Amino acid sequence: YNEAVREAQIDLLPCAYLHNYKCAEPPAYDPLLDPAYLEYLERAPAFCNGDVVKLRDFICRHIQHGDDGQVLYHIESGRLRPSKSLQDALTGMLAGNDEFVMIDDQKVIFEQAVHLAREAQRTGERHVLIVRGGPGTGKSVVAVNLLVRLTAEEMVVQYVSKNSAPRNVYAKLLQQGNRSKAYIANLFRGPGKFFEHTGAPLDVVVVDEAHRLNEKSGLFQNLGENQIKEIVAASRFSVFFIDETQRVTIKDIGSVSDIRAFAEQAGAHVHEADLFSQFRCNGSDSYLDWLDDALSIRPAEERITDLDYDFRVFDDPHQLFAAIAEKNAAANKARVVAGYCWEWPKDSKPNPNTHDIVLGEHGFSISWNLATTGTWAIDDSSIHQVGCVHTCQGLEFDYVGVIIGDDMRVEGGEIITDHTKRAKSDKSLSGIKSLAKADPTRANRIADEIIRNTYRVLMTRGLRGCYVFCTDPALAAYLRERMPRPSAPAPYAPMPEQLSLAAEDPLED
DNA sequence: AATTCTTCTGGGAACCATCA
DNA sequence: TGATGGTTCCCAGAAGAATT
Repeated sequence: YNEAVREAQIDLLPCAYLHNYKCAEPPAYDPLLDPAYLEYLERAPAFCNGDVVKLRDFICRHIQHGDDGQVLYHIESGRLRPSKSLQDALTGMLAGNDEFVMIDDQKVIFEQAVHLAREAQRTGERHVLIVRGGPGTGKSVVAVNLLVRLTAEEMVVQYVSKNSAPRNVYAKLLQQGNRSKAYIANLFRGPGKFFEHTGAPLDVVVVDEAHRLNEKSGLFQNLGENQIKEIVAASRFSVFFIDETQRVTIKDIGSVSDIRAFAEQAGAHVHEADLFSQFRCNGSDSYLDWLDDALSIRPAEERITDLDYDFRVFDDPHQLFAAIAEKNAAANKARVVAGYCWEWPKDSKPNPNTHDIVLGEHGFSISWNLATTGTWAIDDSSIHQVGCVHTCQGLEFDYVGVIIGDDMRVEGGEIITDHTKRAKSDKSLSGIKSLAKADPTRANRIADEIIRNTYRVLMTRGLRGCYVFCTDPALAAYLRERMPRPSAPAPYAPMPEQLSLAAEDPLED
């Protein structure tokens, strides 16, 4: 098929990435030998960037309109598959990449998904797999591995996430620092295009951060109906990785029950699985449990006596920054992030000298991430910029520093949230004021949940440690107070970080 | 010279903040 | 209260830049 295109010298595919997909079963009738069809193609709009979805849509639209229906039907009925070169390139990229090595239960889920994908292929029935997993469980690692493996098995696979940050980062990691390879980038998509998908379903769609899916699509949230429904409909097999407590904007709708409902409605076989946390130390999720308890998201089941985790509260943002910068020196895997309580003006985005975040009484100021590359989380100079939830959700670091702003404080011994302290440029709570007028109770509940979830997301980005600075001294004191005291001298030598924690940052009475 | 890759730009609608 | 202006950490297409 591709050779025929070349020989005919048709400007059908100005970008050759489409050549990464070929017809597995070439149609018996070759339309490219038909002069009438060639003339038609010359008038047809060009496809761009190897967009398989687009190609299929285009073909299907024309079938519906009856133009060249015969011809287009033959192309469409030949199953698309990734070319050998794309398969080889992808597997090769994964091979030498430590970032994507799977462990323990990740492998189990991975195998289950691969099996289901094959089943969906073999039987033609629709399957949906829902994978629950909290922060640090390696959801994305499994997702990327699925993308690579299933592509290697000749399926057309797409990785989908609402946030562009993880997409950019994983695409870049797969490219292994080489110059950008667009055919890799095209495997990663946003969720906002599936509503217009027509024709044969894609083989596999892997949805990361499924809790962040929206109802409506498009820039103005005015297109489509429901992204979950549309993704299920557009794929033979879809995998949803989800953590319901990571919903961080008012528009996020992803929930396990919704996915299950839409999948059943579409006649799919629904499977569910759980990933467990890498935060686990000595067989417990102590830090996660403690944090959920401290933020009043979920009470801990039993008293936590030992965090097994490098958690520190700083009174001086300079010290916080210095500590994180020191950790970053090792592997460029430490970052400072902040709640969205400071304006992020458009003008400052390309300018590192604009310090948006100013903590006056501490004489500290720093810039938000600059939005110049889309890969803040792995760029070399990012330590000098503060990230927000948009640029780090779905990604993980070794150590994270979190600046907690005025939207979360302690009053009367309780953590309270205050959405009015959010910056005006923050859109994650856009619409809350109108809702507050109509239904104040509900508005408060939603805003409260979103703010707590946001800080939970920020404070769980560090696999090895989390350092916080609070603009509200009462909150700092509250967190310190709730920290379990180091247990009696450990029989084994504790980690050095934990020693320095006790020395540098003694608990207050 | 042709192909591949990057950067830029506009499309097009609702909602919020501001101000009169 | 109603009009107005300004915003949306988008996405696809296309022009321009880079590369082979």
